[in-house]
Amino acid sequence: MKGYDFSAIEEKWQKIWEERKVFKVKTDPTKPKYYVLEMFPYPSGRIHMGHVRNYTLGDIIARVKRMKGYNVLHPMGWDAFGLPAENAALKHGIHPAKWTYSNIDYMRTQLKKLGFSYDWDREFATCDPDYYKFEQKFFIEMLEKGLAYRKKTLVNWCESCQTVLANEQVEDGKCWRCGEEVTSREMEGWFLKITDYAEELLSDLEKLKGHWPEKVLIMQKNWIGKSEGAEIDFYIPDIDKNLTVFTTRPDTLFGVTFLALSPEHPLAYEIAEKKGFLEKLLEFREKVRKERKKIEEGEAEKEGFFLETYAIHPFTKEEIPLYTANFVLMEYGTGAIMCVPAHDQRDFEFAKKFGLPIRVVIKPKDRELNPDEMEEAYEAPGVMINSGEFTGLDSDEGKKKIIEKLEALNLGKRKITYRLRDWGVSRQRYWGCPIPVIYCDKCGIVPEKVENLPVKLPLDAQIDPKGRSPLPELKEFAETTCPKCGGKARRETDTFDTFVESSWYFARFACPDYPEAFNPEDVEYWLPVDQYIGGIEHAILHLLYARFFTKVLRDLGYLKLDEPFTNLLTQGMVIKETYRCPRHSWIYPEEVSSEGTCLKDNCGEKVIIGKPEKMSKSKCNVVDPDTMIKKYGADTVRLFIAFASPPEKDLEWSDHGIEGAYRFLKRVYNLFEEHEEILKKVTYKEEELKNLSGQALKLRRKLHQMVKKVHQDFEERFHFNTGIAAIMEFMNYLQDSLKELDLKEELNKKLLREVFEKLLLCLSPVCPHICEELWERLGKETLISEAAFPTWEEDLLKEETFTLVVQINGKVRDQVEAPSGITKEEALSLVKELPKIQKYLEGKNIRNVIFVPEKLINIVVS
RNA sequence: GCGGGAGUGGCGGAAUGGUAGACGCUCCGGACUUAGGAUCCGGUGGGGUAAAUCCCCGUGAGGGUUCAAGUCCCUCCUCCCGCACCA
Repeated sequence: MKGYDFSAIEEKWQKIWEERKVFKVKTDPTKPKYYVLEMFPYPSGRIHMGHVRNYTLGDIIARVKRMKGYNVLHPMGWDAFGLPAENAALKHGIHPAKWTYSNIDYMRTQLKKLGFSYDWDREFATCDPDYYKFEQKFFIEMLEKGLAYRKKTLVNWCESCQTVLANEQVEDGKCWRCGEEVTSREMEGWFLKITDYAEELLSDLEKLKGHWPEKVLIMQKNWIGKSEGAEIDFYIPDIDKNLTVFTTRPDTLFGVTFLALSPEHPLAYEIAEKKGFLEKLLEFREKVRKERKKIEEGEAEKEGFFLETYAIHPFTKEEIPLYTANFVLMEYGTGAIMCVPAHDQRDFEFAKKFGLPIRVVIKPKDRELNPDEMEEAYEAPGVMINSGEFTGLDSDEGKKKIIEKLEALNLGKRKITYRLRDWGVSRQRYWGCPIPVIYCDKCGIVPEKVENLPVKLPLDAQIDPKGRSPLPELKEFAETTCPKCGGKARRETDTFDTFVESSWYFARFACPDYPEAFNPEDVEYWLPVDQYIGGIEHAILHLLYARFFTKVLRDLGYLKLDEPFTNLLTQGMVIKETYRCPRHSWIYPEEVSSEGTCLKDNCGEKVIIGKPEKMSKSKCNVVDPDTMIKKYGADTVRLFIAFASPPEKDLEWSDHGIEGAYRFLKRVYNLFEEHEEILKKVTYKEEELKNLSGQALKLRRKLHQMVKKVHQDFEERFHFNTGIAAIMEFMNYLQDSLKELDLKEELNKKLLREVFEKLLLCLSPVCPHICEELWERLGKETLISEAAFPTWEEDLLKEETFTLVVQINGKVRDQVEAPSGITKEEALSLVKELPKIQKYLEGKNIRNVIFVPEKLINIVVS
C-alpha cells in the first residue's frame, strides 16, 4: 500500500490544471453561462481562514456548475489600494507598491495551493494603471453629468502630524501615531451623487428579494432610509427670510412651539451674526462637532440656546421662537426642524429642559393627554385636536390635508427625504487612485483630458515619516499645465476611496485585457454575476456602492443591467475557542496544559475556556491555512470547511474535526487502492446494471440516492455539509456492502466501477485533487474537472419495501416492513396483525385512520 | 429603544407538519499490534429495569391549532447581529 500522499497528488494536479489552462474560459453565446464571484481580497500579506472559506464555497459552486454544463466564469484579483500598504511603508520602509505586489505574489501561491479553479489569465490588481485608468474616465464622465461635485466636508485632523486621518487611524479620539487629540477640520472634497439613485437603489431591492439574504436587504433599506413628509416654510421677519423645515408629521403642525436649527445651519450663522452672538454659536458648533463622536458611544444630553428670534407659524401666524440645538443634523433634511414636544420625544426632552410650552394636538383614542402631566411624548397616530379646521381628522388623513393646504398657499410641499448621503470619495492618501482633475487659476476645475489617462500614481514618491501623503509636495506630480488654457495649474493630489475600485471590478473581469473599459460582447454575455459570495461585513457599503456604480455605468452607456449580483451568499465567520489565563490574558492553545492550567512562565493558573470567537491574533486563536495545508492537504481543508457547517452560519474551527475529514479521505483512498486492480480492468454500461438483485441492487440504489442528494444539496441549496454527509453515509454503506458482495462476479465488478466513478464525481467539487488522481487511476484519459455531473436513475430510487411507522393516537408504537405502494386498507390489515398493536387496539374503537403513503399509519382510537 | 436572526445530545450540526438527533467530532469498549495519539469493528440524548426487540421523558419556557408540532399560531425568556437623536 502506497498510502494517501496528498502533497504529491495536489502538486501534480495543480500543475496539470495550470499547464492545460483547464479553467480558462471564453465568451461563447452558444453555451449557458454562469458567473460565480467571491469578494476579492485585500493583499494584506497572507490568506486567512475567512478567505479559505469564502473561496472554497465559491470553488465548489464553480466546479459543480461546470459539471452541470455551464460555461463558468470564476475569476480572482486584488483589491490592491489602501492604507495598510502605507502603514507597512512607514513601519518597514518598503514602498507600498513593492509591499503590495510581493504580497500578491505570495497570496497567489497560497490560493493555487488550495486548488481553486480560477481563470488566472483574468487576474488583475486594482493598483494597475490599466485598471484604474477606466475609473478615472468614469469619474470624468460623472463629473460632466453632474454626478460628481465638490463640497466641504469634515475630516479627522491631527495637528501634530499635520495630516488627515482615516477613521481607522483614530483610536479613542486620538491619533494612532502620536496620541494627539484628533480634531475635525473642514476640507473640500469630491462627492458622488449616490442620492440621485436613492429611489432606484431602494426600489430595486425588490428584485433581489429571495435571492439576497433578507438581512442584507433590510440593512440596505434602513441605510437608504426613505421617509415621506413635507417641507414647510416659516417666515423670519428679522432677516426677511424663510426657514424651511422637514417633517414627517405635518399633522402636528398646530403643536409647534419652537423651531430648532442645526448649529451648522447658514441661517443660524446669519442670525447670530446679526444679533451679535456669533462667537457663542461658533463655540457651540465646535462643541457639538466634538460630541458627535461621543454620541456614538452613549447618550448625549439635549443642548442648545435661544436665537433671540421668532418665526411666523404658516397657519396660526403665531410667533414661534427659534433655537439652535445639538440634536439637529445639518446633513439630514433641511438642517432645521419644527418642534412639537407633545408628539416627539426629542422635542419633548428639549422643551422640558428649556421650559418651552407643550401643546397637544393629537389625541389617542382611549385617553386624554394633559401637557402638564405628560412624562413622554405621544408619538402614535390619533385624532387631531386644537388644529383649526383640521380638528377631528384622523392624523393620517390630516397629514395629507395639511400638505394640500400648504401647497395651495405656497407655504410648503410634499417631500421625500433619504437618510442616504452622497458618497465622499476624496482621501488625502498616497496609495490610491489619483482623482483626475486639475485646478487652474483661470479656468477653475478642469478634468484631465481622456487621452492623457491614466493619471499615474507616481511610484517614486518618498513616504513621509508622519504618514502624510507625499503627493502635494511632489512637484513633478502636483505641478502641471491646464488642459484647457495650457497655463500653469495644480493637479488634484487626493486619491479615491478604495471602495471605488471594488465597485466595478466584477464587470472588468468579463474582459480584463480589453483596451477599452468593457467589451460589449463580453459584458453582455457574462453579466450580471450569477452568484456573489462574501462576508456580511460588506452588507451595506461595498454592495450599495457596487449597485450604484452599476446603475451609473448603465446610464453612461457602458452596461445594460440594473443590478450587478443576481444572487448573494453571505458566509459566516470562521471562529475558534479562546483560552484566557487570569494573569496572562489571552494565551495560545499550546500554552494550556492537559490539566487546563497555564504553562506560560510556569504560571499554573486555571485557564478559562472562552466561547468561540472570530479568529484574531490578539485572541491567540488564529489557525494558519498554510500550516493546515501542509499537515493535511488542501482537499482535507476544503472538505472540513465545507462539511463543518452550512455556509451562512459561523464555522467553528476544530482540530479534531479536521482530523475527521482527513480520516475520511484516507478511507476513500485506501478503499480505492484495495480494489484498484479490479476497478481499472472493468468497464460498465448503465443498462448492464439494470437487473441487479439482493445486496448489489441495494448498493446501487443507495448510490443513486446519494447522487441525487448531492445534486440537490450542492447545486440547488448550497448546503454542502449535508451533501457531504450523504457521501460519507454512502461510504459507510459501501464498506458494509463489500463484506457481502462477491467481487468475483463480473456484474458486481461493473457495479463497483460505477460506484467509484460516481462517488469520485460527487466528491470532486469539494476535493478535486484526490478525485482527479483516482479518476486517472481508473484509466480515464479526461480530467474529472472537465467531466459531467453523474446521472441517477429515478426509477431505481424507489425501494420495494419501506419501514411503515405505526402510530396509535399519534404516538409511535411499532414499525413494520411493508411493500411499497401499499394502500391504506392493506396497511391497516397488516398492522392489525402486529401483536404490539393488537394490545393497543384491544377493547378500543377505531375512530380514524390516517395513512401517509410510504411513510406511516396513525390509528386514532377512543 | 427599533429592526433582524437563533435557541435541538458532551460538541459542530441533520430533519417538504409524519420514526427527533442523519453525518462528523468527543468519549467508552473491542480487534490488530513491540507500541498506538495509526487503522478497523461496535456502542454513545436522559431516566427506569438484571436485561431487552420493554416503558417513560425529551428540540429555551408556557399556552394553542392538528390524527400528528423542532417545524404553524400566540405569550414570555435568553443569546447574537445590525441600526440608533435621521425630525
